[in-house]
Amino acid sequence: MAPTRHDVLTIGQLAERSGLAASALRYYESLGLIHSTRTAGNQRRYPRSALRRIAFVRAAQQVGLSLDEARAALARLPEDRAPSTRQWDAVAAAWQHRIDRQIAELQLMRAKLTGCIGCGCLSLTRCGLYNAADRAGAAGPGARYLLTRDPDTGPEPGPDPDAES
Amino acid sequence: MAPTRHDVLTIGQLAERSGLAASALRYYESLGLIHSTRTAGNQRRYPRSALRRIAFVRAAQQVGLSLDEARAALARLPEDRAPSTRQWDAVAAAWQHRIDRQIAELQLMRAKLTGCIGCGCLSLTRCGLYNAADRAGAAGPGARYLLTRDPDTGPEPGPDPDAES
DNA sequence: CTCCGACTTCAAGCGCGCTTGAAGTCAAGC
DNA sequence: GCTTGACTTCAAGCGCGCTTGAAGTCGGAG
Repeated sequence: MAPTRHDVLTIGQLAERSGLAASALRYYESLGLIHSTRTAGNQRRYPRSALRRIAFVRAAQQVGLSLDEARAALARLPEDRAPSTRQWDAVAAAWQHRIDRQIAELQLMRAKLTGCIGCGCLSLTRCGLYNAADRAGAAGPGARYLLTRDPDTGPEPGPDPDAES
Repeated sequence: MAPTRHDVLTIGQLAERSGLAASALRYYESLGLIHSTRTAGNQRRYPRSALRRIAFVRAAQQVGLSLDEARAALARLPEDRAPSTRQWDAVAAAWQHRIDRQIAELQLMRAKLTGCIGCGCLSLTRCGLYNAADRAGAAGPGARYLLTRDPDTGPEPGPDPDAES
């Protein structure tokens, strides 16, 4: 097994083991997410740690980070070794907050859906779903969904702005 | 208030009330998400029900649907009236399943992160996070994360494939 | 030696969800 | 009448995360 050393990987091997296309790996490398050395013939050779970095990036994506954010997070971990418990703690804690927020948002959405089953309306001024999609998002975070009469609605001349066609 | 009837909206009014840019509304209309009539001067006039449809679309996006999927879902609801409880039930039930799956995935991710805090490793063969990002996703849904030795690892010659640099 | 497949670079393209810009029209106020 | 601003269409552009294609090189087998 002379030249096929198992401590470095060709891009093809890395692609197979990571489940990513070779083109994606080159793209990741161009973004600085992973790094390689070159052979005499200019071919990439990846350290096995690239697998860990890729795993990290994919996990980051699942948490909702962009590749650029992943790169930033990755920069705070050691290049070629597994992170220490301390280092990992910091990252994991940040991610957990993200995940918790995402879960909370989904649960809120779920609750609003359930409410809408009850009212069956998507009513302009009363329905949580409506207001969520309307301007609540643009107005920043926080639980202001309930009973948020939107500003435009105030000076409305008609009897009930909710009385649609 | 002669020509400014409040039962139809100009694109500017709809933009302001929906929080979307006028260009986005034209885009939505080009996709068939909303519909308008035209004035004698070829300007769009939207029924108030467009607001509900937009709300629906934005909610659909939050649930993770593409605009095309939103259009498909929207096609199953009445064009100009609020949906009946039955109709809304069907949609809401489908969305709830989606949301529940998303929540479950996030919670799984969260659990794996917590596990990694314990092990601090991102170990190649043992770490759930690693395997999650590795091939578990490509292998379809289901809880196969734990103890999934990946196939490539089997015939490995070295002592421990996890022993990186 | 040839052959072949895996590799190289670089530019361009794609899909999604829009935005931007150019060039023109409409409609209300003065 | 003129000005102004909101509207119109159409094509092109953008940001992200890649993929595809062309044209060329490397490297191991026969």
